[in-house]
Amino acid sequence: MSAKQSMPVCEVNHIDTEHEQTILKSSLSDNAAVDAAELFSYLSDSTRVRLLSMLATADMCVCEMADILKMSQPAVSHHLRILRQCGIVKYNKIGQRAVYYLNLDETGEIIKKLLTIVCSYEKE
Amino acid sequence: MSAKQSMPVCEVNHIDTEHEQTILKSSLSDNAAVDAAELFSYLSDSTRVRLLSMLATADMCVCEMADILKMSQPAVSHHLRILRQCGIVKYNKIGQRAVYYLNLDETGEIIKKLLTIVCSYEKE
DNA sequence: TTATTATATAAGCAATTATTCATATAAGGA
DNA sequence: TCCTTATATGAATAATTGCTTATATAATAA
Repeated sequence: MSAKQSMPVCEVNHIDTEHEQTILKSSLSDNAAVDAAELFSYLSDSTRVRLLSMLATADMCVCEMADILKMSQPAVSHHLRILRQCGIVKYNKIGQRAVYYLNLDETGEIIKKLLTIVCSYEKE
Repeated sequence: MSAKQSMPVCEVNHIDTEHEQTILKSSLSDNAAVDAAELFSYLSDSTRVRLLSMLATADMCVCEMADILKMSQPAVSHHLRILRQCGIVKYNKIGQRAVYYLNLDETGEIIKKLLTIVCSYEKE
């Protein structure tokens, strides 16, 4: 919140190349923005938020999650796959069931990343 | 991380109504999950992340943002509208230009909400 | 006044994402 | 063995989202 420039820049021919370079350097790179957006997209669906919220309470198998959310089993499986692919959840096969649980190592990492991104808006 | 139950529940006829009620009570409501997902969806697009990152560095008009991101003016305007509707950004009309800036009051609120959601996975 | 610039917005299209339905696999039970 | 249950996954469809093109508005300059 310190050296923030509030001066608009379209003054001369609406492009000040030097100023734009400064902005580019002090803001997130394209790649970093894509990574950040991807991270947020895991949580941008209410079904996935509820699944994570439920798994924060108890480990559960797919049929119970489908039953609680009143959704079809394949729909729940698809969301779980997204959460599995980014490592937020894992499961143990117990008999016929897949008992899902929060991968606390990975959720810790992701929460750290989220905090880093979110807090980068506060500094500067 | 304390009273977390790791016992699966499909034991009897794969539905234990009482246990499901317990899960429902201790996890996010449907409405809260929709709100949380909506919050995350604002940040689930890399263009919006970059716009916010740029606005954290300097206030800017639309044409400069479009120029830096090498995107069309309407595309940038559309993203800014989403960020405007949820209150993360605002703008001042200065002559012909709309000079956008981070609405620090609202970003502060949103960051608080995000932290509350994210941290709710840690407690319990 | 007319022309130009900066912006917003609406309509249409493309791309992505969520959901359903159908099917495949794997574990248990009869 | 065959049947049932729990799950994953693929294909098709539905819904959502992002971008383009075209147009409208408002401010300014000529």
